[in-house]
Amino acid sequence: MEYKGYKVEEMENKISVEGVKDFNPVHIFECGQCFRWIRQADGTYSGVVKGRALNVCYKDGRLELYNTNLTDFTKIWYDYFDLGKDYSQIKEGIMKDEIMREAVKFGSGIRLLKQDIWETLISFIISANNRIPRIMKTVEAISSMYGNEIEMYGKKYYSFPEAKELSDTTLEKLEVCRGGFRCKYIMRTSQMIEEGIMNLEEVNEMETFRARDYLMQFNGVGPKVADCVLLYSGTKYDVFPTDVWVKRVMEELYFKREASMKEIQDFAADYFGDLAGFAQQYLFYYAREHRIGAK
DNA sequence: TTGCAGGGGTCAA
DNA sequence: TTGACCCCTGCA
Repeated sequence: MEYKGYKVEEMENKISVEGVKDFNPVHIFECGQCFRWIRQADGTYSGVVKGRALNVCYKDGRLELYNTNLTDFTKIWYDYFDLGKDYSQIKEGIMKDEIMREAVKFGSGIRLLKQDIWETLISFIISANNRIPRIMKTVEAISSMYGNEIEMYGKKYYSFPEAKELSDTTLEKLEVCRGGFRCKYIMRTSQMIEEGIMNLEEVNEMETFRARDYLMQFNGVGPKVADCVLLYSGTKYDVFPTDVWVKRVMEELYFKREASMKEIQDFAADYFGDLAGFAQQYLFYYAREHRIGAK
């Protein structure tokens, strides 16, 4: 069948999508926006989204999704993989200089996933002063402790728990996930949502600067985490999450000197405009993989 | 082998 | 504006 410009075919527990451009699983799943997609021995990626386990394979314009069906493709995966967006056009818009041409070329198959905002919020609270392998372990531990078990091809996976599950637990139990000092932030954040003090759905209706301030009311959420949550949940794209890697790449390649967070943010807003979030992702991936500015 | 720095930031003083 | 912070890996 034809679905929004793609040729989609449903087979036994599998979907094939023809005509998918600007899609590279390595770039998408390892550019730092998500923590629950694991590369398999055959090069495909497996992960859990909205309580569903999925296996993803891409080759020559054909996207293959295993352990799913047409209904879930139209209801979940089409949006999740941002298939309605023309990334070729976005890339054109941000390749404003030689640096960006390099970065975009390097991460040419990046797409910004539209992830669940609650899961993104907790995941990026965990990311503070942390390393990616341990962030992944902690998110996985929280899922296996509080989420639901799902099976895919004989292997066990776990959904990410709801706020209720985490607000109901004790700090002592939660600390088994090895989140360290971030566990109390996770507890408090879950409670704020569960008690109705905060509502993540409201963020959609806010201007970017308001949404950012709103998210920063959560314990453990500062400007960087707030921007990540907005960008990786597909809520706002005119943010420029500035972590140590982005700061380094901006200082080394653009400023040619040390620069403050504000300088970098202002520059990005002015230079990339509404596409700042996309530019950040190509720059981050480029900087981290090349270890730009690392000692 | 042991010890120590430092990491996708944030909080509190 | 500055140091502490859980935990863990890398490196001397």
